[in-house]
Amino acid sequence: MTFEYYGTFLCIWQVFTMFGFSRRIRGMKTQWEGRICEIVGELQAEGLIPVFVVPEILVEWTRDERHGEYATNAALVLAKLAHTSPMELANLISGKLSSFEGAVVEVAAPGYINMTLTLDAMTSVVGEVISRGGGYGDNTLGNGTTVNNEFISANPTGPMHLGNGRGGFYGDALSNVLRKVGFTVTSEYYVNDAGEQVMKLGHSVFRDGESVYAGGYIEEIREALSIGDEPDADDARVREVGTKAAAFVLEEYIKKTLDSKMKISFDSFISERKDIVENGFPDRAILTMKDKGLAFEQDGALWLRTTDFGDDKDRVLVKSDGTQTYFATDCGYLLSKIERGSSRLILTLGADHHGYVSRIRAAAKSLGFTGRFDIFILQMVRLVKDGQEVRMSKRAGNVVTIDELVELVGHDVARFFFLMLSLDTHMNFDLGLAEERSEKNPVYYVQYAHARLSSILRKAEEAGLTYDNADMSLLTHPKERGLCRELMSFPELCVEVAETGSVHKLPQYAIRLSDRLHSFYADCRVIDSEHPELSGSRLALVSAIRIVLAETLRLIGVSAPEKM
RNA sequence: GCGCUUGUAGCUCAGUGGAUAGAGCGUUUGGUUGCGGUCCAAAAGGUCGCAGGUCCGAUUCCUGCCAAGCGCACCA
Repeated sequence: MTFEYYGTFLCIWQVFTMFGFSRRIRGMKTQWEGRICEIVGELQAEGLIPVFVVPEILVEWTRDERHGEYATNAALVLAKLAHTSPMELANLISGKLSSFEGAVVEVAAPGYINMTLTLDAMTSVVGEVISRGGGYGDNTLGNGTTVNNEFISANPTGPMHLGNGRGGFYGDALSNVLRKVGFTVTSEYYVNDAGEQVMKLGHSVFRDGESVYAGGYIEEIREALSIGDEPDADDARVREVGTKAAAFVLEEYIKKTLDSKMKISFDSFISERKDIVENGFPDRAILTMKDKGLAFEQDGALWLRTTDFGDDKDRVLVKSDGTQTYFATDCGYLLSKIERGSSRLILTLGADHHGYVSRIRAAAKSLGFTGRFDIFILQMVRLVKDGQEVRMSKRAGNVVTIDELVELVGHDVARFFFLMLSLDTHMNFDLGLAEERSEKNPVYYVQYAHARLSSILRKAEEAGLTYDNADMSLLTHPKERGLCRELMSFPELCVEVAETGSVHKLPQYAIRLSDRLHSFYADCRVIDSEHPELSGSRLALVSAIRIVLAETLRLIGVSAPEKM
């Protein structure tokens, strides 16, 4: 067995990544990873280092621009295996890497290999962005896979509150990003218009002894449906009125808030009562589970063996009195999603529902779903006023609604504010600071950047300046380089968000890009008739930044104003 | 008691198995007679909850503990 054979053999993992999934996404980084892997093989073949199995080598964006664009810690990882010091190994590798096109390679203590792109490699992104426009960053990663993205699904028992806002904006933005990278997405809202909460709503409308919901909207429902107190109403009557009230809440509160306040458009509203229960989905789900031997009877009830799939305990589908549990209905709803051809499921839930995660996963598997199923949990929004927590309760009628929030701070601020934080953050929303915050919110910073970019382009057009044949080699200023760097990372960012659900990285990106733009603007004059060529190059850069910033804001769902 | 999430600057929050841990707000100090000052530059401010472990290297991974939020029904 020759050294050469070994070197080739050991780099087989690289062959997969070169031609597979990650090549499209990682692009240039993957090419370097492949080259470095080859070099290690060559060094082994030449007898300069011993033969060993090469672990995965990663090339990453540097955190600090002074270290160039890309860096690898390969030498640090491999030094021990190579029986040499990281610095020596780094020098060996970089000696062979230095001839690689498009970058200057340097070694830095304690053993990093840094790669600095040439000016051409760096600025070529400007032309790419301009030619692709808003399509820059589009991807075929999803390959048309159908995704069912369910979010909000607030009960139709009252107006939506702040927590619904967080999940709503999140789900909406996630759908946008998934579509951008090639998925076919259905944004779906599940309407819980059957079961116990409808009865509770009915009682509340009658204001009888079992009333649980309060607040002005109950009065509005009574007025709209012409209903007064009916203390002696029977269950059928309560259900009838509750059902009507739920339909009213859905149309008059929830859908109107979605359209006019939240600017979210759903592709489908699925009614628990009409679409799921009346179509017999729960019954069929139960039959399927029985057929598979996953359901069993005990103590007169029918159970699903969810513990087979990692749940803490088994769950009841049919109670000993013969009625189905809410979990059975959920199984029916899952079956409907599966039968509608969803290859991938996404569900966003509030932290108060995190206990359902394992049983829902178990149910999906029990029904034969084998695709990817992401369940995102968003932590509670804590409302603070004057330094003190405000307890919200739909039942007590003291919730802060989305309508109120949007009326107070505006849609863009509300949306950006929710989306810029990770879902895992236990969010403090200070109502007392809401108005003041609206003046200091980063969304204005970002929108101002977009308005400034638009203004520059307008002025340039008035001055008769163009950038049609701009010479990008004139973009030599460090601030220009930094902007190109951000533009280059945008496609990877879209993929990362779609893959991991980390939507909050988009607002952060928008802030970072705006930051660099403002800084560039302070140092570099764009419109300068004394230097028309440099002007043209910078106008091209400005145009590219505007395209990417506008696209980022579109994904987030925030407007990109031309003027403010 | 068990489970999930969180603990990073005065406050609200990013971030990471590596090179000096970041941003906004607040505080302090400069800049701009402007291609939009809703801007830019700089300073101050940190035991990355505590303690062990793995590693060449841990704020990041593992374990335990402390604290906070949320869950733990033949309810929905």
